[in-house]
Amino acid sequence: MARGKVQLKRIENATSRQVTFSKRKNGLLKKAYELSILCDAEVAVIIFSQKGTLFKFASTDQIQKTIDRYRKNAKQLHTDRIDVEQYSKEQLRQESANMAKKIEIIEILQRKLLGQDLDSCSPEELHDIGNQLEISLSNIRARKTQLFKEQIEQLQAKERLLLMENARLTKQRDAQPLQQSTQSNQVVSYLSSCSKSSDIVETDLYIGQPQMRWL
Amino acid sequence: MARGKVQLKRIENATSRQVTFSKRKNGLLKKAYELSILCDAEVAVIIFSQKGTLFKFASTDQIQKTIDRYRKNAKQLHTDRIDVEQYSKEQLRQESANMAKKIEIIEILQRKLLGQDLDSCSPEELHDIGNQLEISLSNIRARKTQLFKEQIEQLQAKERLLLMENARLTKQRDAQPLQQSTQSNQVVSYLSSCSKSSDIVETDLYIGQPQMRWL
DNA sequence: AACTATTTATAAGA
DNA sequence: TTCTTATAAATAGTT
Repeated sequence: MARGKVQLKRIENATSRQVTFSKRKNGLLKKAYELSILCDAEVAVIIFSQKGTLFKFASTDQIQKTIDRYRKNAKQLHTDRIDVEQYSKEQLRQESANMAKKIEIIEILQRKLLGQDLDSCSPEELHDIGNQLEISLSNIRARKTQLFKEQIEQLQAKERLLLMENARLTKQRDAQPLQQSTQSNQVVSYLSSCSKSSDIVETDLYIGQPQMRWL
Repeated sequence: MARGKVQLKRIENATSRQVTFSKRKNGLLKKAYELSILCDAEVAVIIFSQKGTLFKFASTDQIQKTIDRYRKNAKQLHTDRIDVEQYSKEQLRQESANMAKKIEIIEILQRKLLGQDLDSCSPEELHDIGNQLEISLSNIRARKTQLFKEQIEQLQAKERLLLMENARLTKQRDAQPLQQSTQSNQVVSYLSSCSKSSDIVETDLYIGQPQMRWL
């Protein structure tokens, strides 16, 4: 597939054949791995070189699992106990070890997603995890934010109502001959400055759709 | 590998995943075939799609031949490691089953923490996951929540101030011979009901350490 | 399914 | 075996 097309037939030169085998074997295993990850498929590959050397790939802990699944599927044979009997103790032990390792790896990520052990994260990883969590939470956060906003609007409505009442009472009072009359204006002044700061905070709290640069 | 690099991770979009699976599955089987021909190797590939559909390739007439050859080879590799016979096969099997179950459970959770497959969540589970994610993000959220709270407190302080001013003005007015005098009380009544509902919302938004009954 | 712009894989050579 | 490079293949995103 490079520097010239190749005929689909056995490569006669033994050295070339060996080299090509090595390269293509790696390519095949890589492709199998990618397929299993990208498409969440269960894949098993078994390769014997001409010399009889074994190479394999399995997306599951144990290639045997996929083989068994194949046998059940293909031959419609499922005497589970018999299938299980084919595992040697050593295979079982190996499987346990693989699974333990897998559990360990997955639990490390899990802990990070749960906000634990963040010390061990690189800044980038921390950022990525943070982004992911933001995405996961966007619905929940939007709902809670809405509650806050409603409460603020309620309070602002009350504020307007009170200001109106305040103004009305001031007017009523001024309509009468009275003493002290400056305090009311101070209150109004204080309130208008509060309204301004409240607008700023609200803008800052806007929640939008975060970017997913690692997905 | 075209029109853009692809991240080596599960493709989230189900349609894309299916399309890619189909394409890459064919590619993998073709590569396996070419390897077996070009290099005279014995190759077997077993693929299960996510739906469970089986696809396979075997360079021999019977894939079982390759599988059997693999079995023999694997057994030989393992026979030289006869050690601790403390566990019975049954115990090991049980252990493996437990681990497999654990992996399955943890992977399901993992996916949900990543905000995927949320359709399968009950509302309660959704709530619990949301709570956990909240904890993970508590630093960021706490800061934003703090801003809201400050704004609310500011407004509540204004409310108290206005109520006091309102009462003072009412008192001043009542100290004079006056007409209409009921509207002020209506305002106070409305405000006290508002304060009550505001307390409820605030309680709901409290961020604490939720129980993890789903772990 | 077909079409391409790109990325990958890899045959040949060093 | 490994690296390099020209070229063939595979394939991701689009239509």
